Amino acid sequence: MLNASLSPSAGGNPINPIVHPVADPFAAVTGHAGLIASEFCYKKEEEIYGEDEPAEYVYQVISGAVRSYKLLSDGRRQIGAFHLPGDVFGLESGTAHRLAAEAIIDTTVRLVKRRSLEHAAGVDVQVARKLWAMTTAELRHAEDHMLLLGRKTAMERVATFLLEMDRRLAVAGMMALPMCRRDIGDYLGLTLETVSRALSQLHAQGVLGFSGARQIVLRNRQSLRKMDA
Amino acid sequence: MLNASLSPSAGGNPINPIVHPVADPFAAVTGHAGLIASEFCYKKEEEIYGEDEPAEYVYQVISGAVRSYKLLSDGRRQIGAFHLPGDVFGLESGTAHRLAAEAIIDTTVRLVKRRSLEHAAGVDVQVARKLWAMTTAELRHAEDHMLLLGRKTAMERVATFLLEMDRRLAVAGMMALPMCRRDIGDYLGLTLETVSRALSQLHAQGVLGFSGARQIVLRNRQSLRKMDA
DNA sequence: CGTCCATTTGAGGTGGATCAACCCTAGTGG
DNA sequence: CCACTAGGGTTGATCCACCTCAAATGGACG
Repeated sequence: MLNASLSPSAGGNPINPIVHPVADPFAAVTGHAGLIASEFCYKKEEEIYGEDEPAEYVYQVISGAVRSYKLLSDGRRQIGAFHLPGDVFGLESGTAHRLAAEAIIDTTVRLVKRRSLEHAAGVDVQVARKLWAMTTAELRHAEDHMLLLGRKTAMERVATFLLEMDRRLAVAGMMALPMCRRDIGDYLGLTLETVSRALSQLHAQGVLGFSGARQIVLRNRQSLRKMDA
Repeated sequence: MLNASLSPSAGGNPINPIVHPVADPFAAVTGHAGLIASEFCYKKEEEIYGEDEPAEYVYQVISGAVRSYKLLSDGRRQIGAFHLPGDVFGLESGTAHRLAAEAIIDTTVRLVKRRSLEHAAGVDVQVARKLWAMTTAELRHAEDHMLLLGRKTAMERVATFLLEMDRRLAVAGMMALPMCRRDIGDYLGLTLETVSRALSQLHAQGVLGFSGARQIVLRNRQSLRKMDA
């Protein structure tokens, strides 16, 4: 069934509230190198690329949300990152994607051919520098996430998650989570039940408020920061 | 926790500066760019740099072993990577180290100033490409490790660890682990007791043999690969 | 030969997983 | 417009893999 939410107002917020330390990554690179960027839409739950698949494109989320993940042979899943409007994903310096990517909700992306970027990086050292910086940002997130997965308690993980999502997608003090409890669990190395219990406990403590399971208002960021260890 | 500008001369012992000839990742970059590399020694347990400290140098292990880690405020530690002879570590595209680094045993490193590398990358796009590729390799390891920390059982983690160390430091079918059980636990998100019990169980099953707690020979890699999920 | 740690092993506790209802709500069709 | 339904979410009861605490053992080094 086709879906009407090709409109950018459906899921994510098309106006990215992040103050970029530099200009928009894609714009910086594509503008500088005069590359062609196209747009493309994926429906909810649609695969964008698979693990170990050749990396033909690099993507930027325009609207919607994407999960990057790895699977074990028996189906256990680890989500390495959520990609929200403005985020670049699928960037590889090699020829294959190391994680799979799927649209969580209906999602529009901008994309450029990886080869074009590689070519631009070979011509313009500023482009090369930017690509390196983007990979470094991903690495930093992965390093923080290893600490979370290896050493934090369930409540600390959920507190970290809420603060991350608040920072990345809160609008007017409220966040509209695009992902379900199972996705959150697979991101945090927990079960969906444990995530739900932690959120319920925070709700009971007045740390957060709900307007529907995925609409959350943080009422006490300071106590979340303390839990975050 | 000394200032990074003093780091190499403050703690370790300087050796002779050299221009390195060999064809390894570091030499590929430093040799290509004609950079000066110095050698330096750290004693067992000595800090090489701290978390969030300015990144003045990039390092390559010549001999010995290094651990990179993050700490929580109460002392819980997550080791993100072990660096063994040949490995480059401390490479940052920003200005600060994201993890702390310590010598596990007496260690000799080769080092170059980060600014020199940055300069070389600004002049030679091949150098820039190589730096990006090295960061990508670190990211790949971190992504694999997130899957381990978030979703693997204790036995699967230990099996993965043994296969990784076997690949990276086995000589004549035997590996001499430089790190203690606590380090292994902090790498795998387990306690040292759980690591010890898993190794004992593998020993009892004949999957591995000991010659002292840190000298291990793998007798059945295939069964380890199966456990690795 | 004795001291000091690292390691192993044992016993018991527990945080989060598992299994199982139940509830809520958005979407559907009447 | 409302009743129905399906899938996501919550909550409860129980389990168990791993942690914690404790003690014994072993190996390296003076």
